[in-house]
Amino acid sequence: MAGEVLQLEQAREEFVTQWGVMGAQWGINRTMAQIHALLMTSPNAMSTDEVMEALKISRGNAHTNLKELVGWGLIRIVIKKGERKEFFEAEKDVWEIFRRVARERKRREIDPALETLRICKAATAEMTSAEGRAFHDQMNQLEDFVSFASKMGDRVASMQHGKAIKLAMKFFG
Amino acid sequence: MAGEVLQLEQAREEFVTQWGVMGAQWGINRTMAQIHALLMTSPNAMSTDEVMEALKISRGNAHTNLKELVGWGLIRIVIKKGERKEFFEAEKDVWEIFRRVARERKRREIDPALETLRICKAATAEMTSAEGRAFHDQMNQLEDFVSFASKMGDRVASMQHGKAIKLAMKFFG
DNA sequence: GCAAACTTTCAAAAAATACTGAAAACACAA
DNA sequence: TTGTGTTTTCAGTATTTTTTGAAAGTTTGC
Repeated sequence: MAGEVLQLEQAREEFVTQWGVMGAQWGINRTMAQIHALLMTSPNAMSTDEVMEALKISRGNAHTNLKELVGWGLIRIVIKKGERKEFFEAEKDVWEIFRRVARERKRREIDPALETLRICKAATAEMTSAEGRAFHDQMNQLEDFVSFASKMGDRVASMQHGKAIKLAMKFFG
Repeated sequence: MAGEVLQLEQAREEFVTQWGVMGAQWGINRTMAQIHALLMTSPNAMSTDEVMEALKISRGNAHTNLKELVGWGLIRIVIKKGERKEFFEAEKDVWEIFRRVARERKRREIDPALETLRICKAATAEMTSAEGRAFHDQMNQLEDFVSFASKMGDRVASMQHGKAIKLAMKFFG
């Protein structure tokens, strides 16, 4: 098992890099995704300085993104006895990660979109022209769909892992 | 019904603007989302020049994003008799829009992520250290989850609208 | 109180991304 | 084949986003 430590380090680096790329595609800042990947695969909680060192980033950058991750509920602050600085540790359960991302994206993206759709719908509710009615109808369909998806998301996100698995089985069965 | 035309125009503009903001948050370029919103709410197919005029954007920008939308399968090219230029018209059915976005994101984002997870998993499969095994296990859990979600997506996206509604009812019931 | 250890903020710089406009390529009709 | 209408490309520019690094702020122990 000579090079095992090295090999592990490489695999982890690959994972951190790719998770960063993925995050960027999903509209999440690359560094934030990388820190998340780093902490998800860290055997122990890390300090800001350790994160800075591991990813070769500045203090400000590390700080901002760590706090952002805390805001998403994807990592938490850990205080070690006898240490003055904060350490951070990631939620590792994938189902829990999924639930938190889902909840946050709903709050930030789905809900405002719904609001817009409602406004556009209301503004054209009384229209009599064919074009006006077509627009109103389109808004209506979109709103129905998005609000349905939103409820669906709530429902899934509030499930326990075991329950979700069961449901999924039913779905495929 | 004096100001109806004006009011409709305003509602539509609001929708186009907000859809653009939304798209940007989802990692889709703002202009692309705006063109999509514009065409979704257009009573008829539009030419590149009409899109340029409506959104006050350059030809290059309009062209690139129109083609990108065609690539996503969200709009299609329409040829009108007696006209030499291309017109574009959007898919308006929300379920169909959802299916196409889902398929495309899966192809572009989920599949490559899975590939990375598999690589990282394989690279650490034989490790004996606690850290190595913990990492491998984490990759495994992630891969299970993502590939499950991916299959789930396939399944939903291949359903007919009616079938999906039925399933959803069962889900909520 | 002061000093050390640590966190937070933010203006400026760098990097990434999107957009423009004009030129080149293409397609078709005369 | 030449001219006209149209699409495509792309170098340069503008905008947006991210990152840095240093200063300001906070907390704690003595």
